[in-house]
Amino acid sequence: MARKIGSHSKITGPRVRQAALTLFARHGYAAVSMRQIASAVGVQAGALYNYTADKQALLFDLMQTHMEDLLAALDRCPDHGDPQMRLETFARFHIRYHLDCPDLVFIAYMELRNLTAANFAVIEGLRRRYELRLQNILEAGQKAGVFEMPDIKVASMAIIAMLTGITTWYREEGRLSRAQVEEIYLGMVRKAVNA
Amino acid sequence: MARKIGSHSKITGPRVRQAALTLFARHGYAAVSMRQIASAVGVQAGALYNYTADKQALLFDLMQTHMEDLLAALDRCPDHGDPQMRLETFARFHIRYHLDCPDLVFIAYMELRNLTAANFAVIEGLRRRYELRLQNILEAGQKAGVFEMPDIKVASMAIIAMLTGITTWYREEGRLSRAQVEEIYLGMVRKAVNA
DNA sequence: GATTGAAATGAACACGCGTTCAGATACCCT
DNA sequence: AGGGTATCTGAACGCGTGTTCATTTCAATC
Repeated sequence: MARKIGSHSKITGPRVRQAALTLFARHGYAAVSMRQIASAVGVQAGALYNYTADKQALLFDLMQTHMEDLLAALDRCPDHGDPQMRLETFARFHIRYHLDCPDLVFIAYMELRNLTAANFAVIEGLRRRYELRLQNILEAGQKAGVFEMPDIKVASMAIIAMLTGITTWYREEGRLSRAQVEEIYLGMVRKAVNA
Repeated sequence: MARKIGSHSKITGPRVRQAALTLFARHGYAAVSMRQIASAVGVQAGALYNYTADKQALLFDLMQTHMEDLLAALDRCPDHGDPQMRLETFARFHIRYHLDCPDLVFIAYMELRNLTAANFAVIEGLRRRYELRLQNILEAGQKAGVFEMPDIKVASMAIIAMLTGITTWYREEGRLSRAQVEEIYLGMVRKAVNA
């Protein structure tokens, strides 16, 4: 036996990434073997190397693509008007995006330590660009006198940590809807930085 | 060669746990081998089994001991007076305790998925007891009319996520002192739930 | 319908894994 | 001083790891 009927790189490629994503998120990068990923795709381990140079590249590609998609989506998001409006837009964007792809979000900050030094630097840089957007909003609000905080960088980290934390407990079939969660967190963020 | 000079379980035991703690925190449970731990202690891998039943027990013991220590310390912490005072005391306690043992904190919520189902249930129960303390404070404040929030459970998760996030960026030699960080976060927590 | 390239197999490689255990050595107690 | 116990070694066990590659089969092109 060799090549399978219906096999195509445009099909298998995404399936490999999807399987890796799900397994990495559930069990952690180090705990998942290439054979497990291959099995989830329905293929032998050797076939994975048509789609990735090695296991590390598989993780890095997932994280890099995620961060770039995130930043691209953020750039498509409106960022004008008064600082309160901009903060609200940012928070809503963050919550929605993170609830849409919890596995990617989970991996992107859980598996940072499993990246090689060079790969880590790349992802870290992308992360900073994201945080910078929030910091700009906070700074504008502080200058306008509508926000008040002792330290902008710390405030941005606190807000992002709070918002990202949603993914650790939110369940689709849970007590609260996405919209409800969004409003609750938005209220807390607003109050936390208000003058 | 066999037993080493100066060897003693009261010495080696803690060193095993310390080495496991440091390595688990740095590289993750699944990525650390028993031989690495043994090497850090300066011993052969087989010797570790004088101090733990297996690798899983090593992780579980670290997490369980940490959570029980945390709860015991919390119980020694004053919890009376008006809700604002109680919230302040809780937040200060949380920040200080978490900055004192970042490795344990890191492990205690990063490695939850590497616990067996039974062990996970134990740790999860201890975590809930901790969250309950904060929820009680928030509830009291809400009834007294000094706090205002749409959902107490969600608010407690948001606050804890925000505070715990400090450990991901705080560095001892960094720009801000512990006391400064404490004040900044305390301010945000207070404002976030105030009526 | 033959030819070419893409896609997957399955076996192999060297190595590391968690764990066990008989044997050797150091410490402690009488 | 000597016997017993606590402590560690070193080798072994079976198995799983990431990765490579010659080979085979399918899909697409001419």
